[in-house]
Amino acid sequence: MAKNLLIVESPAKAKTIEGYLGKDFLVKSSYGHIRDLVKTDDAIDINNNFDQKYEVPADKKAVVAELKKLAKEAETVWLASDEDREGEAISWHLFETLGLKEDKTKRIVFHEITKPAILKAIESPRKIDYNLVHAQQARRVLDRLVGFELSPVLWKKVKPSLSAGRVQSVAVRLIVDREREINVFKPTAAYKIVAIFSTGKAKELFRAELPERYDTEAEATKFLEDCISASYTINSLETRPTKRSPAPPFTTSTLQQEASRKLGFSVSRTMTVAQKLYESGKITYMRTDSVNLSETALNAAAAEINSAYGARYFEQRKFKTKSAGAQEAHEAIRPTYFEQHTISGDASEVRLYDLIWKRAIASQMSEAQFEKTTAKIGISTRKENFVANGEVMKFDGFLKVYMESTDEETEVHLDGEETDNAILPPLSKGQSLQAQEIKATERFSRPPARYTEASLVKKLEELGIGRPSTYAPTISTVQNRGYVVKEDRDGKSRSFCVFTLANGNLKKETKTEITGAEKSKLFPTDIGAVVNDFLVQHFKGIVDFHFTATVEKQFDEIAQGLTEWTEMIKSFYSPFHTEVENTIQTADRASGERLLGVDPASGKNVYTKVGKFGPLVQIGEVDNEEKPRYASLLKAQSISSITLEEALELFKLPMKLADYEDKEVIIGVGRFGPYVKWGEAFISLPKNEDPLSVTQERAVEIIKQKIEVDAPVAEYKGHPVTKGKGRFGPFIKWNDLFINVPARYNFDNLNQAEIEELIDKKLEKEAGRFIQQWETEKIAIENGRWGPFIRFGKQMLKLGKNPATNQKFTPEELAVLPLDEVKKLITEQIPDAFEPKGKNKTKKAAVKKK
DNA sequence: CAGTGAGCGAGCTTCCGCTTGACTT
Repeated sequence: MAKNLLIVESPAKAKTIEGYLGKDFLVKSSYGHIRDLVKTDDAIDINNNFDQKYEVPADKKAVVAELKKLAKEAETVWLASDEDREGEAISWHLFETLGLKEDKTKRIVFHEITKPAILKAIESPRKIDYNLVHAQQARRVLDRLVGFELSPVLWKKVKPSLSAGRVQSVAVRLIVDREREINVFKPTAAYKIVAIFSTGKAKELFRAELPERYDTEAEATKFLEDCISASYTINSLETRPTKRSPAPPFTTSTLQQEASRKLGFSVSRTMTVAQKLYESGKITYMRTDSVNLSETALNAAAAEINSAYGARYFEQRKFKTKSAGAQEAHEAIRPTYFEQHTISGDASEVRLYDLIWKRAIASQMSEAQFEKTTAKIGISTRKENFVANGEVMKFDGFLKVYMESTDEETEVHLDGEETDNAILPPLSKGQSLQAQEIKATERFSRPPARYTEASLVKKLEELGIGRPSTYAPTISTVQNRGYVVKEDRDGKSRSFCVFTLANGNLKKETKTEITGAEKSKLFPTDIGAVVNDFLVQHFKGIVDFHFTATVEKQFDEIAQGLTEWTEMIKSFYSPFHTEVENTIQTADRASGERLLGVDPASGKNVYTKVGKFGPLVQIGEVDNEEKPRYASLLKAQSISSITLEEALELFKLPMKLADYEDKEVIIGVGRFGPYVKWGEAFISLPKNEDPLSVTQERAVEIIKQKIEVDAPVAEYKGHPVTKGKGRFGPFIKWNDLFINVPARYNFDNLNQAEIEELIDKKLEKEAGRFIQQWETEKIAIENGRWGPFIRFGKQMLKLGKNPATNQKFTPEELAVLPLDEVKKLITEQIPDAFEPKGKNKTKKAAVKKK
């Protein structure tokens, strides 16, 4: 047995480190935290110094058991979790849970996974830093107290199952606030003047802009009229060198932003792909807030730049982290091997690696150098000057490999308009020019941009809210709770004026453009807005943008041993708890209720609000003897914008149409959205189809389509094949097997050969060795995204290693694995799987997942 | 679970941060 057991947080890290250390070291992973507060309300004893009750969660039991066993056998246990608050706490939890002995335990830290860094760390072990541990406890306890006291207030006052927390509630607030800013924004118009000048020589045309803008049509046309008889002279000509420097290498947040802008990845996709790159050893750790590169990395980057591009392109740079609350336990995200310019594999991995490699390499390259020329062009009849800017690159430097993109939307370009900073022809001071064309274009001010997932992460990071490991989950949480939706929205058409002066003639045109169209942006839902307003009204301190920054300061003081953590929590908790009690006692139910007007037919009031099942409209009063009538809002509608007319329309649903083939046809809206009911059958309307505008013909069309889909379209190996469209796109179904039909097939006209091909391919991919049916559960071995697994009814079980070889199971071994062995593997994970009553348990587990 | 929205009351929901692994109409 190894003399030393070294424990890190990540298994991939463990594997790397094991290679650096000799045989005397066994390196294992804790898989992050191994203990957490119990899930019940008694986790924290308020009256006893916030004493905490911890437990090892079910999915960590096996890890803890193994570490415990190995720790017992080892002479020394090295706790090598990350050097930050959470990492220190993980070491402490390990110490406590594994029952380690003080004299046999050493705590070490390193910021980079390189051999010299690890060896150095081992030479200078220390003890667990309890100040840091207490800071983490304060963080954990505060988050639990806030989350588990605020959420129940929402259950009472708004709707069950809602949630609130230090991080998520601020994320929602940012989105709600931004939406309102956009809604009240009134664009102002101004005329922008652009001229095309000519030097007189062929093809020597360039663009110049007037720095001033004119607010009115009269001013703009006056300017153009003055230009008719004007002459133009270059009043000043200035050339100066400019330069641009590369951005630092990626952190989690900047990687998410750049992958979103350049590759169109959601933040969670970025993290999934990065995780794969990390696990296959291609990049360093992907959850980091540090822009620092290790010495090893700096040297490797230098060598690579020198050999690939030459010494002129190299410039060593060390970057400083500027984001608030950064804990810098890791390096920046960089390729493990700089000499590997590209990798092979999955397309998204290839692209993300490319981005990471370029950004890291560029960060160690020299500046790009430009020569910027500014010409001011005088107008004989006016005092204003046109300005032309030109830029010539003198040396590309880091731009040879990488150009960072920005969030700023590019200016709307109009016909024939050139971008700024083009190349200017040779010019001289005093030179006279001809104006070939001068345009005055009406332009509008823009409201602030809606958040994308990535720009929200950027904002949260600036505010110091959340951590690299939680950005992606937070974005998912606010969407899963129904506070926020990510979607596309159509823009509106808007007309604008363009005046063109050419050949002495002034011409007016009216053009139209689409404005306000959004793609994959975050919008608040009605319930998101109602919850946000409730929290802002009653818990201003918690949803304040600076709340986290303030408590972080206090956590830092605890970490430095300046403050007792229980004192800090006590002074936070008592006023907070009082506020919670007050709110429960005195606050009204929050529903965002709004009076829309009076129903002309009945003379009753019409309201809109958020109810138990979502946004609704209501006719009549709740406390009247005669009960009010209700109708759900359609998906595209919102209580903040619905009008009385639209509300009254909704009461027409459900709407009975003429019978079709002797069965009733009804259009309505249910919990799963708008539907056509035909006899007993419900058919969901296609996405975005407005139920109020479904005509008799359209309803029949939808019904016919459904009948066609349900009828078998083919037969294969004696079993029918049907077609349909599901949540994941078009599919064919054969024998309970759903097979997605990729876009390259013509789904409407699949032929027999294509259908057989799809089924064969699916069977091959599944490598499905159907083994046995046990009661209602199917037992099979299949190939999934992460390799082979056992299917046991609805459950998918990890396959693990083959005990015979202590390696992962190979497909060959699986093909001959006896049924008894498979059953044994199943009972290892579900002890009562094969007891007659065990069925209930597996079902319950499956339900719980939902 | 497909036109609900009261109130009763059981029993449930919920936080953030550290990890990897998991699977469908």
